[in-house]
Amino acid sequence: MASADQLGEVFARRPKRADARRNYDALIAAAQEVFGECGAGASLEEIARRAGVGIGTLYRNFPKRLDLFEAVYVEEVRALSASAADLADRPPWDALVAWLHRFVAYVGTKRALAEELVHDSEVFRSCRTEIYAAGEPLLRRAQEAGAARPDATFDDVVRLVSGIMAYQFPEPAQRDRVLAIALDGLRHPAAQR
Amino acid sequence: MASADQLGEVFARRPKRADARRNYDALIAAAQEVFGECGAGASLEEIARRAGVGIGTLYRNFPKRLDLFEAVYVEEVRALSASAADLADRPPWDALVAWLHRFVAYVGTKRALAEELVHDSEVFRSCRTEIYAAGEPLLRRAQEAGAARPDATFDDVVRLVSGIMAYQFPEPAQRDRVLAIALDGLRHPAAQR
DNA sequence: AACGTAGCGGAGGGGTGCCTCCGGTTGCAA
DNA sequence: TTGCAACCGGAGGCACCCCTCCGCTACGTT
Repeated sequence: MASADQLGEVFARRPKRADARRNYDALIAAAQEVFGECGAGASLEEIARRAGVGIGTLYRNFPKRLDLFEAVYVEEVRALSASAADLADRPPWDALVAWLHRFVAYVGTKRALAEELVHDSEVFRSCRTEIYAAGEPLLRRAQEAGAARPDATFDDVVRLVSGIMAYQFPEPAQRDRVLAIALDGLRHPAAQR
Repeated sequence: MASADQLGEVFARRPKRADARRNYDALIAAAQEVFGECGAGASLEEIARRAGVGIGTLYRNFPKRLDLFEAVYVEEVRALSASAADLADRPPWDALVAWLHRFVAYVGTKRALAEELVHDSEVFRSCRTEIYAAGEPLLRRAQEAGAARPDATFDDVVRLVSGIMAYQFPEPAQRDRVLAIALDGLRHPAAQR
């Protein structure tokens, strides 16, 4: 399958020698931090600095800016997509909502990153596929159980939820209230409380 | 009232001499364009270039980057807030939805701008007040008519709608579908179709 | 322990953007 | 028409960033 290959490819790009591997990991971590703070336009030198690594090391591991984006992104997606499996035993609607909450945490800081990648990265498309493969069954299950409205596509839901979460909320209570309003709209009309 | 003063102040800052005024207007127009395309990090020199004006002229009119943001922003807000008055004769729910659609058009390209401004601008706070003054009565009217759920604040609604619209939708049909889901969640449970 | 090599760091050239400053230009009032 | 004040443009200094290159370091193997 092409999409799994893409993700594995990025994963396999990691260096083998112990010191190199340490630097690689530090760079990914620093990049997650800095991209989260400054958006996709963040300075690569700042990332190297924050990782305690020379700029040359950054460029050896990630020759193009896009390579770094991809590596960070793949890391997030792996975790998110894995988390869908844990939810199989929950009731359909609860499982969907729980997963969407995790999705929210993932998408929160990565919006800028995604917007950068969406334009011209094969890997990004693979990540999208991966996420959809994880989340779509949850929606379908909820629809089949009559808990979610049948006319919503998974893409609709992703946009609904990720859009709302793009802004930072001063207090989590409001964030949950707004998300609840949106999810009420997603419930099946007949199942509405 | 402090908020009205703030907006008027920015408005009054416009130059009087004919040529200066022309340049000022060209700069605002160019800035709207360029910010829309490149986000808030856009190059000021690009804006001056696009306006057909020297960089010095830009800095004379807008000594700090923030000043330019504010001027552009105030321009948008004036139009949006004025548009709420036209809707007074529509049914409560329809009026709210119609205004939110206009709000969406306004917020679409200006998200980056708003995020920049939100941190440290008195004028931005005034604009917020202005928008809320225009939109909040529409929500309250809908709530009093039993069409909108009573536990939603206007701030909730703004975040709900503006978040969703922050992403560009490849086709308007999907945008409307997603917005419809969200607005369904906003309706009063008893009034739900 | 000794060695070959993968990996390291950061100096430096090129580019771009920010902002200041000042000699030249032009609208407008008299 | 004339004069002057307001206004103009862009050169240039400074800062930051991107990316390459190469002499040095230290990991892992034998």
